[in-house]
Amino acid sequence: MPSTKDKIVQLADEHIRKNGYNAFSYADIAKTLKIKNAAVHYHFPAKTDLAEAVIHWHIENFENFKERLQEKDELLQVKTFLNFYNSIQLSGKICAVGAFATDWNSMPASAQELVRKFSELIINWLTEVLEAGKEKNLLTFEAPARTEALKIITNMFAATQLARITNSDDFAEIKNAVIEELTK
Amino acid sequence: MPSTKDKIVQLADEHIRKNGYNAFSYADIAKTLKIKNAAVHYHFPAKTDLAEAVIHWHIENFENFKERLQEKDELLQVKTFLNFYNSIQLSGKICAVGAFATDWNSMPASAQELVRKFSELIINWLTEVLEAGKEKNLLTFEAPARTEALKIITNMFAATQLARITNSDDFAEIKNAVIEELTK
DNA sequence: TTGATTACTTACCTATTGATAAGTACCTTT
DNA sequence: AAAGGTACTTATCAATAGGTAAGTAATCAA
Repeated sequence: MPSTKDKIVQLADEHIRKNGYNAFSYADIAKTLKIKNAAVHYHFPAKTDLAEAVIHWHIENFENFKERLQEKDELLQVKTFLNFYNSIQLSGKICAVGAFATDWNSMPASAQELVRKFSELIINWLTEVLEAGKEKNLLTFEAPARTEALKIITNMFAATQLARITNSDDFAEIKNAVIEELTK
Repeated sequence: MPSTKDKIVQLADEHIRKNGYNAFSYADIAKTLKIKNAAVHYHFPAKTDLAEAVIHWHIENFENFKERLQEKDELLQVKTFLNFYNSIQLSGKICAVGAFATDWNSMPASAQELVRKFSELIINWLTEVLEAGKEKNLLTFEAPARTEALKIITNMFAATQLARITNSDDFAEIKNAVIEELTK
């Protein structure tokens, strides 16, 4: 079973992606875990330390995600990537990058650097997948691969946010259109 | 010159789109305007009243935007729309919808309803412009007009957020790709 | 000229925020 | 058995949050 420290990171991540970085407090986490406020500070002295741990967790998670998909063909890789965002949307969360982007100016440089690293990780991965997929004639697109990656990523980022608001099947609509365009 | 009330709304909008809804306080606004905290409460009793005023302002603004563009051809309308987001990005802000989406769960239903109305306003407008543009052979795209509108809007929403992080010319890249795709 | 209305200020309040210092109970290691 | 580390709790704090009640100065309408 997970350590208290891990549970704190998990809970913080959920809070950040459901309510935003500035909308959650140590008290929220302490209450849920039935520990005291100071216990959370024991593991993460400052709130930004907790934020950094959350981003670290996302980076590790994405590295695993990459590795797991390594052997699959590029179309499946992209589809899995899109499905990942689909599950984010279904759980009422938004993408971590989007959550931190909104609260960007209340984050210290060290945390910003990590978010930047995480974003580049995603962008670079998708760029490479698209490039390889095009070479094998599995995927079609006309813009440079990085630009195409940016388009798809921004589609997913904002779609999870928009889905919260419009409350319709806009997300699925966007997702399907992305796949259709890449395979036409 | 603008009334204190208008100035408060303007400042709140800037704060919300630069730092997020939960990251600004009445004290911030009072300090900048050199009035007292209670004076802000006089105009907007609760923080959500201020949030609602901000969204109202955006709705009115967009209605004016629509009207001003009414006579222009559809390609120019879309280009102006994209340039609008370009200026948002340049000023270090993000789209209002994105800002409120992140803090969605800390907003009362009345404010959520307004954000929803604002979002639909944008989506419906762009859908109609795309449809008309296609009919006149000014614009090309394959998905249904609303889906294409959603794709472009999510591109713009998230691009302003991503631009904050990657700090590169990703925004311009995305914007140009959108136009190129619509005109090829 | 009085009375109301508008746009504030002064003065306060309670709750919560992120944070710290000091203590405690329980393992380990030596 | 002693010493040290780990994972907490207890107790406390200053700062800030959003918010209110009561007062005031200026304008305006009857």
